[in-house]
Amino acid sequence: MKSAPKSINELLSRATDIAGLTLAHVAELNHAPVPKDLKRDKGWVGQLIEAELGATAGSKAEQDFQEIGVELKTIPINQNGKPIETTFVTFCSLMPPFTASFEDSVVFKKIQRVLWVPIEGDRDIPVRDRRIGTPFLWQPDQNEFLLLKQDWEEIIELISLGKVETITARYGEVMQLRPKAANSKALTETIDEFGKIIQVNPRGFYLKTSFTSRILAKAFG
DNA sequence: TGCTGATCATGC
DNA sequence: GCATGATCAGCA
Repeated sequence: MKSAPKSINELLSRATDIAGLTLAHVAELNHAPVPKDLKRDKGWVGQLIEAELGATAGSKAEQDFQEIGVELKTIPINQNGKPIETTFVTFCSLMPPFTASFEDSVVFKKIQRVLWVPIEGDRDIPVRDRRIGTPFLWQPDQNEFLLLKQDWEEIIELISLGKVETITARYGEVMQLRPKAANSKALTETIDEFGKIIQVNPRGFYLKTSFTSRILAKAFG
């Protein structure tokens, strides 16, 4: 287990040092076995990079590197450098009181500064052979901020009106609300249109691939 | 074949 | 169940 990086530069330096390496290489540095596939190890890549960069292990809220205000996100990319999967941001509370402004939301707190680490993710590449790409620091620009804010406000508005069950993943320009749970039988509380408490499948916010694709394109020109 | 809804592992 | 880390898988 590595110590936490003391500055953004130190974090960036560590991330840059592993660019170009395979997952097997980094796994060896961390004395970690490499799974054959990710079917039962969906978070393995993210946790490996966390360990390598010195993020605090375990489940805790807020950013990965709280002292320096950075969230770490690995992102699987294809041969063209485009994202293969959406990016999970955080759970969405479905019960009042609802956060009043996007600026105060957990979503914004998490993604106001992200260290993106692209990693080859095509399923025909064995996990051990997948290479780590060039990391980069990202903060939403004015346009990105507004798009995220609009989506967040629209989704929270519907939930506050008791209409969470009408929200599908098709909602949102750049950010969507989707199930996030052990399975479809998991339940959490929300309100219906009359304010009555009902049980629904838990939901989380995800960044759409079209949005993260633009972020990657901007970073790499 | 891209995308949405579903799912997996783990700690507490 | 919630929160961490995400990817799977089947259907339109």
